[in-house]
Amino acid sequence: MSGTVEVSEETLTARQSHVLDAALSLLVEAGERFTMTALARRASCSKETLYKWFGDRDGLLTAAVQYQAAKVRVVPVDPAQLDGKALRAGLDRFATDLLTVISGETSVALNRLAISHAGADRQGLGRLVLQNGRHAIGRRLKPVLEAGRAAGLLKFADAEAAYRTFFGLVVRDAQIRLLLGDRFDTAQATIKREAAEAALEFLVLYGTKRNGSRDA
Amino acid sequence: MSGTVEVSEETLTARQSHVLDAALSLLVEAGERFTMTALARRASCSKETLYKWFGDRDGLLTAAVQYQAAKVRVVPVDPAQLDGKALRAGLDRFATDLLTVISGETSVALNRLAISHAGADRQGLGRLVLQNGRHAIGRRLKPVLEAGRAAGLLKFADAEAAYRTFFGLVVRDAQIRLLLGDRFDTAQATIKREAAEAALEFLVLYGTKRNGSRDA
DNA sequence: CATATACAGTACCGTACGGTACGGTACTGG
DNA sequence: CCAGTACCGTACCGTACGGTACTGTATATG
Repeated sequence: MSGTVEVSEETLTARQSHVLDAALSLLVEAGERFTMTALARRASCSKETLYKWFGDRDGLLTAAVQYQAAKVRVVPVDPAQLDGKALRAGLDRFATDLLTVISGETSVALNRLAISHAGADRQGLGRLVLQNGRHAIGRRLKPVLEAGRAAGLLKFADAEAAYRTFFGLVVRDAQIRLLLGDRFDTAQATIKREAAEAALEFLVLYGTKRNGSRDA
Repeated sequence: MSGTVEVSEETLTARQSHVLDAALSLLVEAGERFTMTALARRASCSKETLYKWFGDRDGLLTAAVQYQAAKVRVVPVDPAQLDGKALRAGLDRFATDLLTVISGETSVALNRLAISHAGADRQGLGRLVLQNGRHAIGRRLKPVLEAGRAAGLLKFADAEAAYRTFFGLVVRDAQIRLLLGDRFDTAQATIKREAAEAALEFLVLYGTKRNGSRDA
């Protein structure tokens, strides 16, 4: 292997970041018709440079996914002293973040790309997307869930299973519909409302007596 | 337009059905690398015949999706007199069917295909898949939900919203993980167990006092 | 100034694939 | 026996795209 750029923090020059930004925007616009020539034209660079930096098409796409993942670092919720109100607010925040990311056009484009690749036996991108999407959120949410359990606010056996249910309650059919091209309301206000509903439902299922799960 | 076969019931000859079966199996195996030449070879027919019957590549893929959809007709649940036990059994059945279909390799391949198309502005396949997957199940489930409400077993304002929650509880992250190439346990026993859990959770959220929502 | 590096721009190559054309074969109806 | 139809198999065409090579230019370094 040669010339494959590592996308960990500041190993990218400004020029390379610009190229990856162009790649992401082109991916959003052109989707499946993303082409190396089109990217070179959009980013005003030569194809030869692209191949020198990223090795091949897959290397470039992988770098673009990692680059995007590095951009959506979110502030974590501190699992320190947790009362019912803070737990509910935290779940609310996680649900909102999850829905917001999922309904972003960049996320949709990248998931489509990774899914196409998974259909051709090259599931490296799929793993990457899963790792930086669903699993990344799970890694941040589970400590919160466990803190909630330690504080006697939540009741569950397996944090992973609890997270899967949380994911289902929040995302429902939104992601698959977006991926399939269905257009529906993704305004921030709607997301806020649905996220709050999902958090409440999660508390009904997994909360103990003394949490804020009184319905409105 | 010319030569575009209608895939409604018995308008297909045995030969054409055989071709579509070959198309589905090839789609499952080759995924993105599905090719008209490969299909012609596998189905032992000429490309010219494929184009005469189905118009073009998209027409053939559309016919394949419709053909598959026509194959998975499932027996409906009668919304007639419904007690708590029957409702729970019905939800159980729907959840099991949904998970079983979603985790089938044909469904995965077809969803991947439709998602790829949606990324290229051709969302006809996406609509079709949505219509025959998620929406078809919704159309069959909603009467059951409404019958449950009429019998005082369920409580909800909007059947569509209730269905979305049901969908989320049942599917959770399973579909997106499968689409992205993640391998995990999809044995029928596991599906049965998770479907039962989901049905129970749905009853906790939407059931009234006098249903079978006592947890084990 | 000489040399090297980095890159844009572009021409080019090989190949894969959608779609078409055509020759050959089997079967059907008159 | 002949005409028509339906079809297979395969050769073929045009094009799009991944990847490479080459040329020209700007900047840096000694």
